[in-house]
Amino acid sequence: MAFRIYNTMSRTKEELVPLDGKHVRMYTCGPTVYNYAHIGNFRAYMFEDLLRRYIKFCGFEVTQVQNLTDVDDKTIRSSIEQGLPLKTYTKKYIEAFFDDLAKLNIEPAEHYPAATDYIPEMIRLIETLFEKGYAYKSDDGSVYYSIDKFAGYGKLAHLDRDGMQAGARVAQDEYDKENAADFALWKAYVPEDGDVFWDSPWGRGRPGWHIECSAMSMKLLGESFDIHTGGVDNIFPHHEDEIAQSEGATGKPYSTYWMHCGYLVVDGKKMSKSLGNFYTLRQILDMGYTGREVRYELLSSHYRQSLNFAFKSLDANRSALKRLDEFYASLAEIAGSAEAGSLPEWAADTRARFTEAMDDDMNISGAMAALFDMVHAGNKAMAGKAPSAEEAAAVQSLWKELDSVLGILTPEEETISSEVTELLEARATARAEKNWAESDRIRDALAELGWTVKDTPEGPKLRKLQR
RNA sequence: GGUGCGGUAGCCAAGCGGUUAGGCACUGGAUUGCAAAUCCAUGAACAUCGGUUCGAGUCCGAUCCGCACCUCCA
Repeated sequence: MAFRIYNTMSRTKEELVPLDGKHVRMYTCGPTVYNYAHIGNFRAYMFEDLLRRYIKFCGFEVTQVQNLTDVDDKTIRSSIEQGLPLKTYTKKYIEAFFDDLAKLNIEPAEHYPAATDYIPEMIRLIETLFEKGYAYKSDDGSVYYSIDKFAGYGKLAHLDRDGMQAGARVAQDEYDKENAADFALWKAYVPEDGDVFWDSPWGRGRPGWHIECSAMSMKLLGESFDIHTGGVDNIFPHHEDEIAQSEGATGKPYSTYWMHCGYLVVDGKKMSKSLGNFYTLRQILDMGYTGREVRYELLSSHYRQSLNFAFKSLDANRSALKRLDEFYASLAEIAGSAEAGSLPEWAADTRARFTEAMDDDMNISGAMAALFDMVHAGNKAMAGKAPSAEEAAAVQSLWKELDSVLGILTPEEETISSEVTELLEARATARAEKNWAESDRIRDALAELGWTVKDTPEGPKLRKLQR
């Protein structure tokens, strides 16, 4: 009955109880807009989309914030390489990001703050951290956070500070930090930054990465809010550092729940350009796959599981979606414009099974099984004694309700051209004359145009071919 | 070294103490002019070795294998 989610902080499933009654406030780490996002990124955004949709399905109101990191090493470096002002450079990728979200049928968040629009808030937050003794300035003008001052440091990642081994990626020459693990709140200006800098009480520079999320989340959602999400790789250091900054500054709990999705891997390996297994969404769409098929792929594995991306799966998804579309089309034919009545027996427990699975930390596999079981039972029913129009309409409305969570059940719009209609009529004539050769030729011609025709006892029916 | 996540039928993927998960693919049949769709039928599984239990993919222990993270990657 209650929605239970896995909280990385406690490492257990907990019931979602918002701080503010029926209103859930969530912060979802967004993209760094220096390039087109890859499908691994979208795995995270898909998980967040499913989460917000299901929260709404449960009857909560949602306010979601997703940040756009438009200033960091990569955006600065690439914009300078291309001789473009930072804002001009990032604008292109911000627009591409929104296009991609739309392709995947991801619902827009309520707020998309860009880091460069919140510099004053970040500076104020750093000032507070100075006042409370968490921040210190180094010789080069950068400002760091002293993790030794924050007792709770490591509570999210469950890192034992003594066990933290200096990894290969820790620059050995950062001698001006008090502790090698301290992280930058403000980075002093260096010539490589070009004209990207802001004035601050500590001199010219730019914000560190982590401070952006602390400042923007608390500005838009309040000092304490409900859910904070990201990929597992964000647990440490990013989210750990956000907690240190935010709770250090306010003395209040930051986010109640922390949710992290697993990695998307390709061929069992983390995507990387050097392995040649790196794909942007656009590349995949250019290969002829639809956003809907990709959505299905990203959706249909449990979010905390690592997801092995394979084109073979996309092909399988096409068949599965076709089955769903086929069912829904049959349903629509029976329903006509009837008012929804009561559900037929074969659909009666679907919603409960779906909800029960989703309530359990979004067990999407169980939810999909409930859906497919209904499709099977419904097909069986329709093959025999058909449901009434009112019953079919009731299933339609259930279908739409489930799709408010899944976002994959509504087929793309089909408009039939006059050319197709004429071919269909010509074929009907040929069939009446038992001219099978001509009939088959026309069927092939229709396939060329992207339509498959099925001969049923009620006459020929058209279905849009995928791709 | 530390911290996580995994290894389930041809492929993907739930279940985590006791009656068929589900999807894709495959096989036989019904239906069809042939198809398509659909239905019916059929098969196939829990990495290895021990242990607990009336009963274990499901709990415990050991082993093997894979992946990821350990300072700015979702």
